[in-house]
Amino acid sequence: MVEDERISRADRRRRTEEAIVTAARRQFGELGYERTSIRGVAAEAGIDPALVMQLFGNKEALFSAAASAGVGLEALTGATTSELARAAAAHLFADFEDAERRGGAEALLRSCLTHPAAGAVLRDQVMAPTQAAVAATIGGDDAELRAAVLNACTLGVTIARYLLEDPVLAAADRTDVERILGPALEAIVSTGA
Amino acid sequence: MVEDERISRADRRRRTEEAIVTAARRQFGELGYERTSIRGVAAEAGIDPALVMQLFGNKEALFSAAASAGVGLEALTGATTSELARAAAAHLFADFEDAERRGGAEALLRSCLTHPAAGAVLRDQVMAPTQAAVAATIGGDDAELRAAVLNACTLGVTIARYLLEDPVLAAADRTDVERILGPALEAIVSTGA
DNA sequence: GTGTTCGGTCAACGCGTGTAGAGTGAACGT
DNA sequence: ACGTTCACTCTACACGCGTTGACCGAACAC
Repeated sequence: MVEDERISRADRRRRTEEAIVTAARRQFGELGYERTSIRGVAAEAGIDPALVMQLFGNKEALFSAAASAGVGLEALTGATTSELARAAAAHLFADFEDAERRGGAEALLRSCLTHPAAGAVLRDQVMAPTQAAVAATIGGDDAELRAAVLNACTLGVTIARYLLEDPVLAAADRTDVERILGPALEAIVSTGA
Repeated sequence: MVEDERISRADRRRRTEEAIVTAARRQFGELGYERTSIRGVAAEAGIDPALVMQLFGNKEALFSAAASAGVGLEALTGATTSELARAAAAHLFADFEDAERRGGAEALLRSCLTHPAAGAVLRDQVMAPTQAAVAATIGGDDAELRAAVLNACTLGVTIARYLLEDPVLAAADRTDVERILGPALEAIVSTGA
């Protein structure tokens, strides 16, 4: 806007798309799907609302673009049972501690209870694969259920700390939380088989 | 509607109020605050939208009335440290297993991430007191943080099971979930002091 | 019986939303 | 140099929302 020294069309587009997605991530993450409006995102990105439509098609697609990045679970499949608990704990946290990825993860999690599509993505594309990997590592009869509980606990702490902003949990140091959560998750994976 | 055999005015009012709150609980619980409309609630209750306004004032008040019941934490303060873990686990579950109270609890939890008031109520009026009670029972330096993590885990499992409807967790028997979650919560409260 | 209260309906308001289509001016290929 | 492409804006539509005030008829008090 204030800088305009001969920018190529491709660059211009890339920049605006990025500005839109960034603004969208911030608002979806802070307000959730319903309270976030295309007009609001456009205003924060400094462009016209209609341009958002033109570039992303509709609000749903914009949300997908905003929530897509930031929920990877790499480096969990190879762990041994004993490492796995702490790895799983650190996994979701990582998305929120990294400023780069936090936006997307927050957007997805914020809306997962009220927006059906977000809930489906979280359930089927984030939690299910993680649970499958964990269940495969730990054995026993209840492997799947144990993995699900482990996942749910991590989810709960993440939600309470970063979204609900429970005063105690939000103020605590990350390592302290992991120190307390770690043994609990170990208890989940190790009691059975 | 089909029954009309001389109903007193007081009875009539009580019945409609109840019908409205019931419908509101169902819709707030299923759809969340934003997607639930006064028109929709009125339709399900079989009355005019304006009547909801007349009886409850505004949407916010209706939500409060719908979400108020169902989140009690009685019988947690007296427990010893060893009992406490399982008691805390059973506590939030109870609200969801009892068909009577489930509506209110679900309404509150469904909207806690997207509706600021709901989040504040859950944080300050449900989680904080529980944490204080738990922290008082278990000792040690990190008592508060431990209590917070314990609460967050319970919250996570409840959300995953009843709201996100994680297939594994939702299908599992309640006692199985408690059997796995119990030791984990015990690990949280017992590792420290 | 009569006047009043009150549960309930009806029609309408102002607003914010997602979205569509025509238009504009600068970067582009030739 | 010129016609085209394309990022971008402006205006506007249709809709659903929360909310309001006037109105109606039956239960009430006397």
